[in-house]
Amino acid sequence: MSTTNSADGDAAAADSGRGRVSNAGPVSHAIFRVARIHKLLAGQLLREVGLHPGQELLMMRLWDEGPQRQADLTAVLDADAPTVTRSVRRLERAGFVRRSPSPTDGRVTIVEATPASMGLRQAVERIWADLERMTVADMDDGRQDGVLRTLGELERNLTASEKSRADDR
Amino acid sequence: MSTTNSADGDAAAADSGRGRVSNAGPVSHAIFRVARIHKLLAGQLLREVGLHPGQELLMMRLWDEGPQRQADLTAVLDADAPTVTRSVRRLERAGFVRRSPSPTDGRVTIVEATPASMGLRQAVERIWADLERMTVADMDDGRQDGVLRTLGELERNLTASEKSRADDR
DNA sequence: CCGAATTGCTTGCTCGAACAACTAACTTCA
DNA sequence: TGAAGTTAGTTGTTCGAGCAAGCAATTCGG
Repeated sequence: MSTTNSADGDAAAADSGRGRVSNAGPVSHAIFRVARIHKLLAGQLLREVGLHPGQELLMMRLWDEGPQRQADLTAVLDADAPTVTRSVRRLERAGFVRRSPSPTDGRVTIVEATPASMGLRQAVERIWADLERMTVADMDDGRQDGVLRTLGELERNLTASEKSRADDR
Repeated sequence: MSTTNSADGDAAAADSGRGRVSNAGPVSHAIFRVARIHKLLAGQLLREVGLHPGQELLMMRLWDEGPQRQADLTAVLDADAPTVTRSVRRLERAGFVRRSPSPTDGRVTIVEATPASMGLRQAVERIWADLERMTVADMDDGRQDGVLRTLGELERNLTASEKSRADDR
């Protein structure tokens, strides 16, 4: 909403001193940059507890929901199966996760957080809160809501396109 | 089946049909998801011309600005030096780019788009236009402006946090 | 002028992520 | 029951991206 005024000339509102590659796909480009720096920041914060960006989502899910099938993790994280396989293996190697075969279905592996990982939980939750605070900074609740709506709209647009492409195939 | 299957009818799928991991850091999470699908879509489109997401930015810069130092590419793409090194090497191997040492400064390599790459230019520009269209879908100009402003704000917030962290060090 | 930063680029390592292809373990159904 | 199909998980490969080192050319300061 706001001013619907596009005459601000300086369309590159995000002139945070970063370079711009022409002005091709302004929104796409902005998504690109926001995503990159967001992930970078998450990575910097998570590194302090020995996790890599992405792994924290998996751990949080395990902490919240308890032991579950790897396929559930794949679905809920909306990740590729191979990504989850390897991520879980690394977390296992790091001692944060334990895997066991399902007694009822020979195909599935059950993944669960180890007691050792519990010490991380508080730290990771603090990090996520910090990251969120840095992301929204001084936006008030209404603004945050608007941002969420905007991101949701982008996601819906992209999902629709991706889906129609997939159907083509 | 049945047995201890995780409650299948869970309400997790609530929102956009995608999984949600609790509601930790809603905005962060939304950024995460938008970024992922955006990159996925870009990758699907670019794959048709033999590029990987990220490489197109480099090529577009070369097409727009002509031969330039690798360090300039690094700065303008806001990428890591190693990333650019390897990306340029792959593009060189693919025949889209040529490298030559600077005659005036023994440290620098000049990168330029090859004539062969020119055939890609139209295709890549079409792809970016398509991607942008898919991203914004049916938003009117005012809305797009608002989205850009929002993303710019997020980027500024994140950049500020990242910067202050860097200063700490 | 010469030793000390700085700059430009590269290699080594790790990780998330995507696609492809494959195995093993269920399900379905004719 | 048994062949066909589906589901779960794995490995192989490629790529962007990050950090850490390291090397060589150039610039800076005493």
